[in-house]
Amino acid sequence: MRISEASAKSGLSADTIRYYEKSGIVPPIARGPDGLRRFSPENLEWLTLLYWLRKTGMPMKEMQRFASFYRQGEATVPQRRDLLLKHEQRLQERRADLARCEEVLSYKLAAYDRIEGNRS
Amino acid sequence: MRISEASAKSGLSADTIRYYEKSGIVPPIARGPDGLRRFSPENLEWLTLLYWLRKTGMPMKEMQRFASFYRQGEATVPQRRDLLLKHEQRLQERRADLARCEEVLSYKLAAYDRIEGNRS
DNA sequence: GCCTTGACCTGGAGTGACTCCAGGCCGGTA
DNA sequence: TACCGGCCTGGAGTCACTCCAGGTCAAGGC
Repeated sequence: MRISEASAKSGLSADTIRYYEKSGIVPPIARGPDGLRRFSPENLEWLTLLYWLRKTGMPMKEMQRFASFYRQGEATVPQRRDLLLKHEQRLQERRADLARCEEVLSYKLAAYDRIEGNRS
Repeated sequence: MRISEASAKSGLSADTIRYYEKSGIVPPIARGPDGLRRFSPENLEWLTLLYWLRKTGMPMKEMQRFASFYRQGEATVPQRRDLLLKHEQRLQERRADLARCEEVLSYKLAAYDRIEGNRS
C-alpha cells in the first residue's frame, strides 16, 4: 500500500511517517518502480504500534531504542518487553494525572455554579 | 512568596511561569522593592490550575482565552465553564487513548511471552 | 498528442511549548 | 571585601512535528 493508505490506517500523518523513516524509527520503506514508498502489512503494524506509543507519551528517544532493538532481532525481546512495561507504568501515571485534573475541574465547576446561583 | 516557592507549589518550572507571564496566560505578577516577583495565594491557585490543564493537554491558545475571560470578571463565568467542560471531554478522550494503548501493549507483551516460551 | 489533475517526492523553513544559558543585579554571610 | 545564591532579562536551542515550494510521474479527458 502507499503512504496515504498507511497514514489512514495507522493514524500517523504522511509527513510524520516520512519524518519517522528519516529518524530511523521506521525501517527504510521499500520503493516501487515509480520511486514511491510501498508499505507491507508488517510496516503498517509497526506504524500503528508507534502511533499508540507516541500518542500516550513515549518520547522519540525511547522509540528509537525500541526500534534499534527490533532491528537486532528476537534476541532483544527481553529489552523490548522492558521498554513496554516501562510504558505501561507511564500509562498508570497519566491515568492518575487525568483523575487529579478531574478533581480540580469539578472543584472549579462547583465554584462557578455557586457564583451563577448567587447571581440569578 | 517568590518564584521558587511558587514553582515548587504549583508544579510549573520557574522558566515556565515567566514564560506564561510573558504570554499573558498569567497576569503580571506584583514585584517587591527588590524588583523580584511576589506571588499571592490567588496567583498560586491560578498557576496550579494552569499546571493541571496543561499537563492534561489543554493547548496554550485555549488557556489564553480562558485567562482573558478570567480578566474580564464574573460576567464570563459561563464561557469559562464551557471551556472547562470541553476540557473534561478531552480527559475522556485521553482515557480512551490510554485504554486502547493498554490493549495494544498487552497484545504485544503476550506475543513476546510466546516467543520467549518457545526459546526456553 | 498534449494538458491537467492528483498523489507522491525532497529539502528546508516554521510552530508550539517549553528549556537552557550568558551576563548582570542584589542582599546576606565569612 | 569577596563571594554566594536566588532572581532578573533577552535570546538561543530543543523536540516532535507540520507546512510549503518546487519537482516527478501516471492516468484520464479532449
